Amino acid sequence: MSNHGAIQDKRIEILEAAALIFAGRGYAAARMDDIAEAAGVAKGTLYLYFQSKQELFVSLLESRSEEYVQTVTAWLADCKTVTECIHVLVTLRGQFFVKNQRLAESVSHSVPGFPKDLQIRVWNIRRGLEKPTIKLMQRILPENYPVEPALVAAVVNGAIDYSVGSYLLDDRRVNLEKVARDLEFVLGPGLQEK
Amino acid sequence: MSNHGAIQDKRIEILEAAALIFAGRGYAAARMDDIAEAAGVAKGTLYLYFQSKQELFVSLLESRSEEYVQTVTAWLADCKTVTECIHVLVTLRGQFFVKNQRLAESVSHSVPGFPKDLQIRVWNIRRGLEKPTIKLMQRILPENYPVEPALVAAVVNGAIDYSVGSYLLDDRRVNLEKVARDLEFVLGPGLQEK
Amino acid sequence: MSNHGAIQDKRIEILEAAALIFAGRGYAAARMDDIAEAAGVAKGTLYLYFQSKQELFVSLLESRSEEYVQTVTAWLADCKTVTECIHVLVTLRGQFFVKNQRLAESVSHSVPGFPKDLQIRVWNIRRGLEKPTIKLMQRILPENYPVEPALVAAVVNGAIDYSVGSYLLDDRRVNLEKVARDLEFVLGPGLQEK
Amino acid sequence: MSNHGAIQDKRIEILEAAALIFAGRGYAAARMDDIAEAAGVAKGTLYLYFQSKQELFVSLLESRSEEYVQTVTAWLADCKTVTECIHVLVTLRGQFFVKNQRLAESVSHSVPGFPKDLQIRVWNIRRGLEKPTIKLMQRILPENYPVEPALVAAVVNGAIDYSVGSYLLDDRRVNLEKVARDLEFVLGPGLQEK
DNA sequence: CATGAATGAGAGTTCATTCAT
DNA sequence: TATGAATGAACTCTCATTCAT
Repeated sequence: MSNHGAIQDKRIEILEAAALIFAGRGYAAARMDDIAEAAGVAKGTLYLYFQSKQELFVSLLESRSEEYVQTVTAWLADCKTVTECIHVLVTLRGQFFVKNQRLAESVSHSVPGFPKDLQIRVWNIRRGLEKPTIKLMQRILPENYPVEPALVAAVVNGAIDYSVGSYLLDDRRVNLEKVARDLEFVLGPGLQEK
Repeated sequence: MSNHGAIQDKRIEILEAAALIFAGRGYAAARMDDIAEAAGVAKGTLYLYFQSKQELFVSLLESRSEEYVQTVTAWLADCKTVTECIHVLVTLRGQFFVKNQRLAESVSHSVPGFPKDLQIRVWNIRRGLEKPTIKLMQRILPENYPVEPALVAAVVNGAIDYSVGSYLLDDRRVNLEKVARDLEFVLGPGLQEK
Repeated sequence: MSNHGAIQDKRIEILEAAALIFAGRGYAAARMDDIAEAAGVAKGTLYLYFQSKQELFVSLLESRSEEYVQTVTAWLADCKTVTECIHVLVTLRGQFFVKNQRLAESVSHSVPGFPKDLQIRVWNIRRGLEKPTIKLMQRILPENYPVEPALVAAVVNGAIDYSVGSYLLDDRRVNLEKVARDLEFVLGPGLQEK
Repeated sequence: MSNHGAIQDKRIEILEAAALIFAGRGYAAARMDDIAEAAGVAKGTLYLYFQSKQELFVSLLESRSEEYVQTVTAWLADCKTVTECIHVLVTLRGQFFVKNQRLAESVSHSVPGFPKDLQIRVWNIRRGLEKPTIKLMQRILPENYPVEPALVAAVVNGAIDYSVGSYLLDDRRVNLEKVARDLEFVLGPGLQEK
């Protein structure tokens, strides 16, 4: 029997610890020592599972976004009306944003200095986070809707993230139910079939 | 005659150089040596005008956002219809985003690890960037509009930034005219008086 | 088996190297690079054993003074007459002064600019170096001796250090035997029981 | 008429300011900016009067020790008995030590790294500070006194400095009268003619 | 697989000194 | 003489990475 499972377990433990540390202090201020301690392993062990601090960071982003994409894709498959869909999107993407706020921030701060291959992986992550929304727009918008689905998706995602962010900026607790209703009111009319 | 002007000039030269370097490599990867070289001054000179790298960074953010806020406030004062206003907002905020992409990403996020006083300055910058849009919404939305102006502003700003960002992410040239028309089409209906 | 011993060894090696460098150039002119090179370790290694240059310096003072205090305390316990005691004191304190001339000068003075906690440690070192002499004076001076033992100790220690220092100032080799005899002659009469 | 006097005045003002700063923070932590500000002149002006920070420091030591030497020489010329002489010495040298404690400390810390010519000047200062005491001992000790006057002087000076220092170490106010009486009691018997 | 002591390049910052005005 | 903005060498300290055990 292979110990593949055990290896995966430790990998995941490290990622969890890394999430904690990165979210707490941001990428630059996070030290590998701290991550190792939080994960309960020695510093050298980190390098058995990840090539570098940068690679660990990108891997974490990938793991979190994968999780999100899977969940949101599954939920969106079931929803019928535009209203319902916006509700699902706001709720799930909002949760993701709340949970990973600092990670998302760190991306823009730190990635510019990363090597090309990691930059591409980050690019794919960003793209991946947009995809479920784009697919949704392709499904619900009328054939002759004059705006590209990708741009509509950008509009909707931007609206969600900034709405949630406006709460977080003031350290107010986010009421996703209310945000969903508000966004339905603002965005709904522009997205409905005529 | 005082040399106040000359001092301001050099301060601005340094800020320009810093913008170049920070935008090119991100905050963490930017080295004070590089900024000094780009500004054509010695490293030590940077510290005559700014207390630290962090303070230089925040000062840069402040300078750029002030510029934006003044311009956009002036333009919005003159526009009448919702359509026109959205057009102005998209154009100016879009320009700002294109020009300061990397910096804007930094602004729209807190800067973990910075000392308290600088964090507050960043918080004020972020708040400041929202203000013109909020004021606009207070002006153009009907009395009984059921969503807070601040949240509508977040929606609109998010929509703009992400729309522009979706072009930049793919390294495509941004057509702000087109973005403006698209956003008017998507957001317009939800913002019109009933 | 623990590697406690090995760790202590390296700590001591670093202290020896630091003693060499500090004594050679004085605290301010001593560079951490030099100490590292003298100790045969990398610069970063110094910081595994000591928190800062200042802390390394104070630790060195502590280690040297501890050594001295233990030795002198043991020897003084056995001596009987005033003459004998002065002889022991001059010999041991003189040796200490010769060996640690530069350090001793530092010890006998506060270290302006150091953080509070390190200042306190230095203060304790200075106090510690006086203690054996004070205890001795308490033992050998008559009950009704009109001068405080602490001040008599200061007199004796000052006399010893300056006597030895007067040789070192001229780069003459110190003859501790002779210094002891001379000090017995000068100080003896004033310390004898009446 | 030459402006020699005015030049001397500014030189002295700078020395006074330097004394303040050096005494307050120690040599290494004292910055030329601070000295310039305290003296009420521009930084560059310091270099019109002194070649370097090191040279300024040594000049200050010289000026202070000259003052002391002149005063003590004058006073000692008049005193007759050993008791009286010790009293004068303790008072004047004690005052000097109290006033210049920090400067004296700084010497041992900083001078090791100074260039040769300044080291020699410091050496001369140290020697100069001993001279009045040595001359005194040559005068008052009997012809056949078996200890060199220079060493007796070292003993006496060490005793004075450490006695005063033992007060300062504890931040107690020094009572020079009492110290003088105590030292007369301890040192007197060994110095009297037989 | 796991460890953690050791490494050393590289960072931000300081400050004595200079020199054009 | 006097200035003070500018310099840049030199410093301490950090921390991602390695490798002998």
